[in-house]
Amino acid sequence: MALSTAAPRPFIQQQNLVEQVADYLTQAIIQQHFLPGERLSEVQLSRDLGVSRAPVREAARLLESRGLLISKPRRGFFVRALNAVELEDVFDLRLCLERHAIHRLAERYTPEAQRALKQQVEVLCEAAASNDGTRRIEEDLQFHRLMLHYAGNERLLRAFDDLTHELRLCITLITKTHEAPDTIATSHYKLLDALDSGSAAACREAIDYHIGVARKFVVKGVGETVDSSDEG
Amino acid sequence: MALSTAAPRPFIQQQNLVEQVADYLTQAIIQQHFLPGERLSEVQLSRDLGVSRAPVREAARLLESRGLLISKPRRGFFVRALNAVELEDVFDLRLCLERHAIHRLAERYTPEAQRALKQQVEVLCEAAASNDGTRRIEEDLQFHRLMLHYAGNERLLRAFDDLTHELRLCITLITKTHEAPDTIATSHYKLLDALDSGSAAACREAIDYHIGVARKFVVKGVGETVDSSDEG
DNA sequence: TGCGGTAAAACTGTCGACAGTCGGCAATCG
DNA sequence: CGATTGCCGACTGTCGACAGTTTTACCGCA
Repeated sequence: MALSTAAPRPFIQQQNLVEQVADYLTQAIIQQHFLPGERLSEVQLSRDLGVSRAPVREAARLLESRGLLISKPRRGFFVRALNAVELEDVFDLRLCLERHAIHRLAERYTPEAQRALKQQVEVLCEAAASNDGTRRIEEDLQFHRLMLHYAGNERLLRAFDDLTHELRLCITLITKTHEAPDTIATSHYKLLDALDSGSAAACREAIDYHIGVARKFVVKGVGETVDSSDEG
Repeated sequence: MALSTAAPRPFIQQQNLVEQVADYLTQAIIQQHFLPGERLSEVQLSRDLGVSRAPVREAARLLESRGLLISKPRRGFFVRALNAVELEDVFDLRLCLERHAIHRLAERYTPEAQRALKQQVEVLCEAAASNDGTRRIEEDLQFHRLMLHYAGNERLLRAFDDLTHELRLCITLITKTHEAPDTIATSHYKLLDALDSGSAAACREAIDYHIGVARKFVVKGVGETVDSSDEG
């Protein structure tokens, strides 16, 4: 309520069916009600959701642009299956974006940003202590989203949001291999300390370490699972 | 039977109307047949193209995800109008991506990549000497796309492609304020030299200068034009 | 002449339907 | 018994139509 500058969380106005269907599909995919590689039938979804095929198709197109679905001509939509290489690429791009963001943020670190980030870390720590793995991930991503937000580049933030959509593809996987609560806390406080110091080198070191740890955890998790989803 | 490994794309599959409509719309927007901020009527487009509204809607959604169109609920689709700030953001993100890309590329600079980039610079120089402004821009972007490609991160390349779609929004503007042919040539050869040197610092300096010059030209061009298209 | 209100026109969101196509299954042939 | 071919079902791509909403045009009134 206190923040008036911008809507940090991506708000969605549930007016049209397309967005409702898109939200439903997103949640279903994230919660693995639809398994990676699974084919989605438009008519089936239409019947289940009680709508016609048009909104379903448009929502599927939307999710395709977000990297959650893949469409094959005349075959329909399939749930995207990220392999280890693609996940490495995702984390590499995330590192690229966040390095840039934290550098920009250090240059324009306002008390407001500092306060918001600090508050979010506290929320994150509380979430990290809970057993809700999904909430831990979401609050973690929300912290990073705030960093990108206060970096002052809307387009950069959009690129990050696009990326997190794909990250959520393996959110159940991440929840299993996520770090310990105290590790999460200290890791994020290091980012705040680096920002407080105003040193570009410290910021870069902090974010590199931070993303590196996350990458290692997730990629390790992917390697452990049977990843026989080969694409053509 | 000899080669069973790769059958990438035997022939065309350009059958679905959505892609055809999307291509048509993209070209029409780039060539400014539809002006920034202009409203696109679905029925009008359907009539003009001789198709129904469904493919038009899906194509419009696609272009919306690429940042060429903006949809307003119950209002329809509008051609995106980039203001100066948004364009600055685009170039800032481009700098972010290309810095990362050239750094990765320097680490894995193969003779094949070197050859391909060199050849593309020659193509670019040829195009720069011509009067076809659009071709100059496209060959320029193609060079950078090659850099991103050989950087070995598919996701990074996709982020760059997303960005170039928006860059093409003001392609006619860029053609007017583009640099002189010899400047383009030397500027790109500097990138090649930096890559040949293998020095990360040299690469960063080269790409920073390169993008910086492009940014200055384009943003200056936007500033000169009367940009009174304010969005709500 | 300017303004407000109302009604018509146009448009988007959504729907059900039809046709062409793809995948799987079974019958047939070697 | 295995491979091939024709057929059938299911599904996607596309279409025209209807309902609700927004825009616009018109008309009466000050």
